[in-house]
Amino acid sequence: MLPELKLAPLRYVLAILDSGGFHAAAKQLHRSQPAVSMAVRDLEERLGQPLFEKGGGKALLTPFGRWCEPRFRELVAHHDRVCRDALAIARQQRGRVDIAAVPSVASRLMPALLAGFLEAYPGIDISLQDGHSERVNEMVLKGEVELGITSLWLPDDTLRFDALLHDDIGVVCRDDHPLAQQNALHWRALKPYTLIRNGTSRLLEGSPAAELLTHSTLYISNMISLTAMLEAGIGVTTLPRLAFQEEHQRLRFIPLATPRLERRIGLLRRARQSLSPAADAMYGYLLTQLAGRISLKR
Amino acid sequence: MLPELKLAPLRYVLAILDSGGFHAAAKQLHRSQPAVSMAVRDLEERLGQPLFEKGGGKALLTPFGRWCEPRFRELVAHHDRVCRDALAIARQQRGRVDIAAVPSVASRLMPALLAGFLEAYPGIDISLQDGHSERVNEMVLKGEVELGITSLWLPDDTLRFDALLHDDIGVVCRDDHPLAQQNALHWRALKPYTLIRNGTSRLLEGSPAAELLTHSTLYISNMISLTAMLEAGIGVTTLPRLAFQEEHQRLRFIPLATPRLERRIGLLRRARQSLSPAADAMYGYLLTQLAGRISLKR
DNA sequence: GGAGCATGGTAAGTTTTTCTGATCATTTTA
DNA sequence: TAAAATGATCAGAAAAACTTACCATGCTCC
Repeated sequence: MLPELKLAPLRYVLAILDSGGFHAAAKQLHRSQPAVSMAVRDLEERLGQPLFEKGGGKALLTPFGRWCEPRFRELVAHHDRVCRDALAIARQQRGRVDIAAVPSVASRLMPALLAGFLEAYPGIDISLQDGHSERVNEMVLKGEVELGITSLWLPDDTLRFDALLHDDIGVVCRDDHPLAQQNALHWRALKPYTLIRNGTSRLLEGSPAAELLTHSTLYISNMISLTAMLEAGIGVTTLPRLAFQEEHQRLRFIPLATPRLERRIGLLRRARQSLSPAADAMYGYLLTQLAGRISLKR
Repeated sequence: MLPELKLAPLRYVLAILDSGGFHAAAKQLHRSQPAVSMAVRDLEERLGQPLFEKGGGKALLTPFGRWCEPRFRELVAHHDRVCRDALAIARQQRGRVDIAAVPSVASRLMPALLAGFLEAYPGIDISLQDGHSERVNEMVLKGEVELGITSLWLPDDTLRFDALLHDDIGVVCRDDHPLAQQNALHWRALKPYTLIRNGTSRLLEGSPAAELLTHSTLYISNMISLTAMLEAGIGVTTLPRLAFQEEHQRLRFIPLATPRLERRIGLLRRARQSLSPAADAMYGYLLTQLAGRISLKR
C-alpha cells in the first residue's frame, strides 16, 4: 500500500532546491547528475505526481512539490536528529548513569572519582545514591541503578561482581583509650571493652572475632551517631578503614591483625544484561581508576 | 559524519520487538530470517552499539536499544504519515483548489458543478470567489487562484485558455417592452430605447453594435441593481444569456441576431505551471462536464 | 539424558537497486 | 549564432539487499 520513501531521494530533492539545480545538487551530494535525475524520477513515480516542472530550463517545483518540500525537510531533519542523538549516546558523549554505593564509598571515594568522570565525559548525567550493601544489591538487581559499588556480595547468578579494592577492618576508639597506642590488635584485646556494633559489624561474622558480637549490647546504625558515641568514650567499634572518618581528631583506627579481616569492595552489575553506553563508560572508568589500588593504605 | 539510517532496518527492529523474535519478524515482513539478522547487525554497526542482548535465547533489548525503540517508532510513524498524506494528495483524495469565476458562471453553473465535484472528490476543499473577467484574469496570473472561469481573454503567453462554451449575447427588457415579443433582434432595433450598460457591455466592442454604447448614459455594475432598473422599465440592456436570471418573471431575453455576438467562456490557468493534484482534478472534471455543451441553449 | 524443536548467526550466490559515463535534446547566455 | 548550461536517457558496472543452505546453541519433553 504505502510505498517506502527512502531518505536519500528526499535529500536529493532538497539539495536540488537548495543548490538551485540538478547539476549543482549532484556535485554537492558527490553523485553524478543522472543518479539525481533518476532518483527524483523514481520518487515522482512512487508518489504518482511530478515534483518538478518539466517545461522550463530551471528546476522549479510543481504545486505538489511545494506541498512536499516542507514535509520532506522535516522528515529528513527528524532522521538526522534521531541519528545524531543515538550516536552521541552510543559514543558516550551524552546519556545518564544511575549508580548506588555504600555510604563509605559514596562519601570517601566517589567525590574525586566523579569529578574526574565528569571531566572525561561531559554530557553524561550521573545519579548517585547510597545505601547499605544489601540495599545496593537490591537496587542493582531490580534495575533501579545500573551499577552498584558495594561489599558483602553473596554469589548470585544474575549479578556480576568485579573486585575493586580490599578494605581492612580495624578497631576505632578515642585517642585516650588504652588500645589507642597499639599498631595492631588481636581480637581478644577487645574483650574487656564495650563494643558498639554498627552496620559493618557483620563483616566479623564467620571469623573468630564474631564472638565479640555476642557480648555487644549496643548497636548504632548511623555513622554520625556512632562517632559521637566513640568521641564520648562510651566504647569502641570495628569499622573498615574506608568508613573511618579521619577528620575526627580524637578517634584512632587500629587494624585488626588477628584475624586479619577485610571487606572486598567492588562493582556490581546485572550479569546477563549489557550496560547503557553511559554506564559502560562509568564502568570502565571506575575499573581503570581503581585498578592499581588493590588495598587501601594511607 | 552521520550514518544514513535506512528506514527498512528500523522497521525490522520494531517488527522484532512487536513479534518477539527474529523468525517471527521475518515472517511478518515477508523476508528471510538472515535478512533481518544482517540488517540489524548492520544497523548496530552503524550506531556503534548493539541493540539486542547477545546472550540469551530470546530477543531482548540492550539499554541503548530501549532508548532507541521509541525514537525509531516515531521516525517510522513520521515517515508513514508524510507518505500517506502525500499519496492522498497525489491521488486527489485530499487537497484544496482555489478557483475564481465570473459572477454569471459562479452563480449559474458552479452550484451544480461543484455539487458533482464534491461528490466525486470528497476530501478536496474548494474555494470559489467571483470577480469580473479582468479580476479573474489577474487572480490566475498572480497565483491567487489556480483556475479561473472567465470570458474576454486576451491572448497571453503566460496563460492558457481552454474554451468551455459559447454564450450568446442578447437584449434584456421588461415583458411589456415593445421589443419583448421579438425572437431575434437587429442591433439597430435598440437605437430608440434607453440602453443601460453593465459589466458585460464591452462584449459589444469591436462589433457594429458598439455604436449603441456611445449613446448610453447609464452604467450599472451590480446585477441586482441592474435587474431592478429593468423591472422598473427604465430601459433595456445587453447580457450574455448565462448572465440573464430567468427567475425574473417580468424580464425577457431576446438574442441579438445581427450581429450575432457571443462570449467564449473557458478555463484559465497559468501556462508553464502545472496544477496541484486537486486543481488538476477540478480542471479535468470541468472539461469533461462541459465538453458537450459547446453553446448554451435552453 | 538425548531427540526434537526452537532460537539466532554465518557463508556463498543471486537478485535488486543504485550509480556512473557517455550521449542527447533544449534552453539560456554571450 | 556559437557556446555553455540545463535536465533526460541508456547500457553497463558497482553496491546493496536478499535467499537458500547450513551451523551452533539453548530449551522442552518424553
